[in-house]
Amino acid sequence: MSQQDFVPLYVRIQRYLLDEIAAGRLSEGDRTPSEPELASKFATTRATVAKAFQQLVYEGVIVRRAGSGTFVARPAMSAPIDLSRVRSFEEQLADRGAIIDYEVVAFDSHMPTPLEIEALHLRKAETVFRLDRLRVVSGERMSLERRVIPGELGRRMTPIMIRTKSIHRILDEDFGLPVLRVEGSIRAGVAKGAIADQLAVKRGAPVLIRDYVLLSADRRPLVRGESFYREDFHIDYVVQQELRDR
Amino acid sequence: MSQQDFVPLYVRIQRYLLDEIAAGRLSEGDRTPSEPELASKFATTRATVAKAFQQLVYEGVIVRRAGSGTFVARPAMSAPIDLSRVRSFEEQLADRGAIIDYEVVAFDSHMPTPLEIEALHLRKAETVFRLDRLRVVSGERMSLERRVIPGELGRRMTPIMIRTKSIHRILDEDFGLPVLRVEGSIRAGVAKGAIADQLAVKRGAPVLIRDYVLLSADRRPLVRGESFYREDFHIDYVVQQELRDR
DNA sequence: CATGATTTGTCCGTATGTATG
DNA sequence: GCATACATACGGACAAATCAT
Repeated sequence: MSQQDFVPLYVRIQRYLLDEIAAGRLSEGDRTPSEPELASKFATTRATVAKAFQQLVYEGVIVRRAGSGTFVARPAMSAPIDLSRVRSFEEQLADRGAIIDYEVVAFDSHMPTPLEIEALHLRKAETVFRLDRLRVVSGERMSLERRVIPGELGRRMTPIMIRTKSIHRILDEDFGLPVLRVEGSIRAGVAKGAIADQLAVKRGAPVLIRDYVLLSADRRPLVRGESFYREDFHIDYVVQQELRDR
Repeated sequence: MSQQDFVPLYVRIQRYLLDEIAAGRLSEGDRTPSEPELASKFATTRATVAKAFQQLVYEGVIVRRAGSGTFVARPAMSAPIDLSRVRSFEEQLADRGAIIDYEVVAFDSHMPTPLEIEALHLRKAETVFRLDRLRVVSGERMSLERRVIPGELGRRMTPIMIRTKSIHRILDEDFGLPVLRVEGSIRAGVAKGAIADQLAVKRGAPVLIRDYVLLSADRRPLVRGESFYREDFHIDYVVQQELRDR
């Protein structure tokens, strides 16, 4: 409380724009007010408006074209894999103002398959939990995630946790087990049966499938997951060579 | 190519800093010159230096602390495998003993689309080359790659190069332009028309689609690509968090 | 096709506030 | 307290890209 809750003007301008988008008054492809218009509206200068815009460009919210204007970018149907940090894509989307809901499809326990024993380094007799959730971003079904969780951890998950938080956050905040490493694999496949139904796509529609294991600091596998993404979803990534040494 | 060699001052400042880091004169944790110092060095104002810094902050190259200074951030990612290093898929496969051949489907020039101008930062009148190749791994058609190459580079590519080498290797070995950064996006789609034929899969079969831009050391876009992979192909990745201080 | 209005891109110079050591 | 460094903001200027007329 020692600090005043001062909000920089350029942040207030960003919030104004994000609100306009969230409220639907600005949609994909629409032109935003110009720099002079916003400068006048907020009683400031173009430089400040430009700064507000610049960050939103970096976050992929808007695109700008000289001589033309500033436009709302396509909706955030993407999950950046920022290889410099292990963050769940929920966090990354939340940074951009998206609203994420979960719809729990199944949460129960069973005996692990040999594949699951291998992936999670389980003892044979240890039961595991299965958690199937639909991830809904800003009202749209985006993906179906299937998780296999060791009994030890699964027993401690409450209904509230699994309805509201990403697995990353549950592991970190509730269990004190931050995810330090993700090993995964991405491939294409077709939606069939239950998966097609739950994603609300036609059977035979293409889906992006991501298999992964979340690992803790000591390289212990924490959770195995399989996520199915609709065709209109994409995963963004950046790979960069180290500049140092050499 | 003479008229428009203008490089914004803030970009030149960024390149200066990136060079200092690449050359090892600045390492992880080192303090960079301050805003006034750089402003003086480049005969500009603090505002311009601040803008140069701001983008590097967003890209994770530096961190800034008010009252303290600007510091070189920890190396972005330490992922030991796969995507964390900038290698082409060819190299990764070759490591495992696979034999890679290319079958050139098309190599011609055309005027760039607006999308290509945007992605490659082209001038409008500059023609670009299109290179379509099938990647054949151990006798099996694995993927179709479509590349868009600025005329300047495309004109220097010989038939032998494009029949035998990955784009990464051509850029590095033949043009002295190593790829230091890849920005891409992965999604699922269906094979249709020419793509299905060339991949030798049924129309409607799922394919993995990867869009990307290869960038050089100074962040200039070199090549834009779109690759289509058959259903049985998968992309492995590892993301790992650095353990360091905080 | 030319031209002017609009819009963003870049840059200058100045000023004040806040955090750090 | 003090100097240094970054954070935010003001106001003005010209250039380049775009688009409607």
